[in-house]
Amino acid sequence: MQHSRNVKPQSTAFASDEALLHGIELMFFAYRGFTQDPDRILDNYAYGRAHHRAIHFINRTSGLTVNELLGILGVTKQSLNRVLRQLVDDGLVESRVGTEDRRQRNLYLTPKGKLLETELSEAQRERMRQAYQNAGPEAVKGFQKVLEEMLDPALREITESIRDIGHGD
Amino acid sequence: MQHSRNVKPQSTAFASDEALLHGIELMFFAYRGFTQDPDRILDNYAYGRAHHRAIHFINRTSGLTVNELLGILGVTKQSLNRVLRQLVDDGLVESRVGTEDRRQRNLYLTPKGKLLETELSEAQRERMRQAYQNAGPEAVKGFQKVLEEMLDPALREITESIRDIGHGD
DNA sequence: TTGGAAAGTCAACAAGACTGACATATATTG
DNA sequence: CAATATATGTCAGTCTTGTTGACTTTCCAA
Repeated sequence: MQHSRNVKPQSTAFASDEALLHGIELMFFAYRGFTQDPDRILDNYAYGRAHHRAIHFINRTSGLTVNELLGILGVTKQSLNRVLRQLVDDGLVESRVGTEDRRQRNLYLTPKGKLLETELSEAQRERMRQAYQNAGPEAVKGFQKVLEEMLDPALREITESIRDIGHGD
Repeated sequence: MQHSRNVKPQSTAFASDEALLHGIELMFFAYRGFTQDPDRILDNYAYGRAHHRAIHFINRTSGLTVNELLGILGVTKQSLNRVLRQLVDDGLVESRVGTEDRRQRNLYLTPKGKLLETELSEAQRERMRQAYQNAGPEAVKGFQKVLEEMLDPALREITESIRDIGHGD
């Protein structure tokens, strides 16, 4: 059985193909870990990841319009609408007619919605906190840096605008 | 408009909630960037992400059994089977009866399968390479460290065994 | 005032996950 | 050898979450 461990980078100035491959697989497997805890919680409520994402960003930038949320999530309005309707019907999200433009709907979490948001985000933060803690502050900086570089340029603007608008809780 | 930039960590010994939140959103948005290029390519072939994943790991650990692939992907055999059947029917994957245990099927990419694999992985590696390059080698180390910490313990074993088995090409 | 654009909703469909039941071939064990 | 267990494949049905297309309501500008 021949191993290819000795095969050194050929096509690359900086990163070996092996390092890139490892990074790719890490993204795949780590994303699983990242979503696992919230997913388990969501099962108890018969909601899915799509609901979690909506709840997260409505909490994050409270009062945002459907269209803004659409842009953040990168799905069609029809897809979002199904999820949103459930959350409104179940009393987790409130959809108020816009004051300036009455075509728009401004979205807010109800107290009930806040409750679920807290449960979900605490689980997710806890795993993130553990990872941060075990890896150390220097590693965290690198982690953020690489991920920021991996964003699409269009997304980069969105994330920044969220950070500006956002008032967490 | 009040900003919350001055709000300092309250509940945490090490990482502020704001830093954790940023990490969480980065994971979400960066994963989109990560899958974007392959997704676009797959559209041309009427395949999806599920096919990509199968192709990736069959290439990665050539000759692996259906059961091993199942474990890596973390899906049911019915789900994998649909995808695998298409790939075999289309002549991208070969499924050989095991030599020791004839119940098993060992999976290999055909030349045609290799071709698609290369197209997909080159696109994905290119984005990863750019991110690595722009972020720098120190950041890459941190990136890997944090992601490794984010894995589920069970997954950690799998990834290591893949790295051992793997003989890329 | 009227026509177009924007926001949201309804309906139908597709991919890819899931469960459950079952078939077949092969291995292993009593 | 017979019985049981394992590996794989398949059929059928369901669920979530994405898609397109068609439609209504509302706003704004020519």
